[in-house]
Amino acid sequence: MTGNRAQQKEKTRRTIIDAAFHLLSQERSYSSLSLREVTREAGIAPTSFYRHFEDMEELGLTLVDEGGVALRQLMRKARQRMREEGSVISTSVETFMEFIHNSPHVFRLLLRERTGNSLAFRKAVSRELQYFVVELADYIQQTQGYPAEEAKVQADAMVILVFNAGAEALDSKSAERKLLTKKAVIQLRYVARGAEGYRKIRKLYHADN
Amino acid sequence: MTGNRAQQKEKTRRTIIDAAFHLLSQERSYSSLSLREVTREAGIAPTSFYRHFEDMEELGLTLVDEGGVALRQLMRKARQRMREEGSVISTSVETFMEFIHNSPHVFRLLLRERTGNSLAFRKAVSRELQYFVVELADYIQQTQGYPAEEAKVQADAMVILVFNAGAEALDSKSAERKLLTKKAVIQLRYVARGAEGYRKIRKLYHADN
DNA sequence: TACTTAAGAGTACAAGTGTAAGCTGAAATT
DNA sequence: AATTTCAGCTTACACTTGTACTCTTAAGTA
Repeated sequence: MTGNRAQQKEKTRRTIIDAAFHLLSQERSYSSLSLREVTREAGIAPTSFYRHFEDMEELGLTLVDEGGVALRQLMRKARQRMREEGSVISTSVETFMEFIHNSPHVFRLLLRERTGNSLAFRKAVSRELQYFVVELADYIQQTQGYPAEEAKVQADAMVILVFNAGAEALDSKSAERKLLTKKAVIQLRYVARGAEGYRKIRKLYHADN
Repeated sequence: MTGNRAQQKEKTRRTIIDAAFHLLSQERSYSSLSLREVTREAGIAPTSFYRHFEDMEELGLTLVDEGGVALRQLMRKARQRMREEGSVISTSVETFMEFIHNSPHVFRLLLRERTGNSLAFRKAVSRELQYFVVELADYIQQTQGYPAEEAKVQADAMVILVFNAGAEALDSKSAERKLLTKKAVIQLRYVARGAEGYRKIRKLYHADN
């Protein structure tokens, strides 16, 4: 049967990816994984790894990509909820916190590699975060009518604050997570309201446009 | 001569610490350093390492401590400048950015280990950052008269934003660094003004206190 | 001066690493 | 049916790693 072989190969590839994800934990970052460990976990011979990836870096970037996809799916979900429930900030933060709770490996990967050794990794994660920033900036620009530049700065601050709250929430229990969520919501409101304040001032000075 | 031996030992200890700092770079995080690498760089035998530190973790925590000291010195400098120049936010951010520019290893160490593998490291860095948060919260509380809780949330947001701006600035050229400084300053102003907005609302509702 | 202490070096070893080279057998192609 | 392709395996090698053990030698002590 044609394609049977390719199918099997794809399956093994998935096994490797899943094995790598599975090995990530509180005390194991991706950069601390060895090729042999991953293949051991995947149940294949060390040298077979090379049939699927050039090296560990390539596998790692694949993981980051997959993490990014998961994150963007999440964003879609948040948008949907926003339409249903109204409150933009709190639904966004809550959705994000749920994600971290449900897929800690994925978030941890992005979190660690964002400031990790490899430039390629840092760039990849930074790119994923930029998706958020741009999308949020668009939203702010359209619904609140901010100029693009201002909306971007505002969105950037918000994404950083949520991401950091997520990082803190990673290793904490449900009660503490709720507190962190609350804190993040307040912080985002500060940013939103602060930006608004500056917009009003500007309007006062340039009342003609 | 009494104390000569201890003196020599201290000197070697310093050599080890300096060697470790020296090995940190864009592509080498502390957790990726081996004991042998450090001793090689320090010019001592691998096994001599144990005369000074229990293991690599102990050395690492020492580095984090030293980084913290440097950071607190910086804070003192910022306070001094604030008195001279007035503008709290922009002087703070600028001082911080100068620090990152002048001691990138130290900042990189804190940045990476903040989200690293070792819980001990994460806690140590988090503690260093809390010094900033608490001190800044005190300042806000005293000069602007916010309640402690609110000042803390505000300070927390500000420290996160500055720290993240620093992270971005680490690998960037002077021109880009200026832009990042500007962005961070705006973001902090958003937070400050946003917090103020909420305080006014609260006062409106609880006009009796 | 004789004795003790301890920093630092040297040797050695088991355990892990990445990856080159070559083999096997089933799937795909001719 | 004969041939080619290629995913996965085995073996092998040259390294690096942390650290236990032992020795040396100069400083400190009695």
